[in-house]
Amino acid sequence: MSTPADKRRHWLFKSEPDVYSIHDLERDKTTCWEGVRNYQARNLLRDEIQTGDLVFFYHSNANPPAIAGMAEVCRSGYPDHTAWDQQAKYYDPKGRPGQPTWFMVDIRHLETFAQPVTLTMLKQTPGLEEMMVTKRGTRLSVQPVTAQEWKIILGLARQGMPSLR
DNA sequence: GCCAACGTTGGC
DNA sequence: GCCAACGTTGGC
Repeated sequence: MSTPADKRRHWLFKSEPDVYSIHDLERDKTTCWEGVRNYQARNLLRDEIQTGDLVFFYHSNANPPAIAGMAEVCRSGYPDHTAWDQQAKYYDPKGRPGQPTWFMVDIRHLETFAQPVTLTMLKQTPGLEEMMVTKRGTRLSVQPVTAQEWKIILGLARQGMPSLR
């Protein structure tokens, strides 16, 4: 059951484009957001993020770091099986099958921004001062975004592209 | 439970 | 590649 449009929440997911980029998601259409191994982010994936929620796809460790596009959550939190797979990159030796520690969601590609919204732009734009991603030393890879912040950033992404509303 | 050492993240 | 900030680990 999907969340009604006016109840949708907004998030920002970080990914290193060398590992998995918005272009990979565009090609794949959907993906499992695997490999999150931080408890605060895990709690969001497990408890808060719902089908229909919207996600900014942020390229970290990139040149330049930027919000590169957007996606929609198409499956809410479920156990991240890669934690139990010894061959997997994100294998967690402390994990016990049947008692999941780590969770993931699935996301579906919505849009690759023709003009990525760089971290520099985010830092310069009034109204985004409280965003975690603009603050130094914030490493959380899954972050909440307010509806107001979402709107401002979408505006930035579409500057110079009035045909896209 | 403290906290130093260590590994990771991520901008620059 | 550097390094500051952060989260986790593990000795005590």
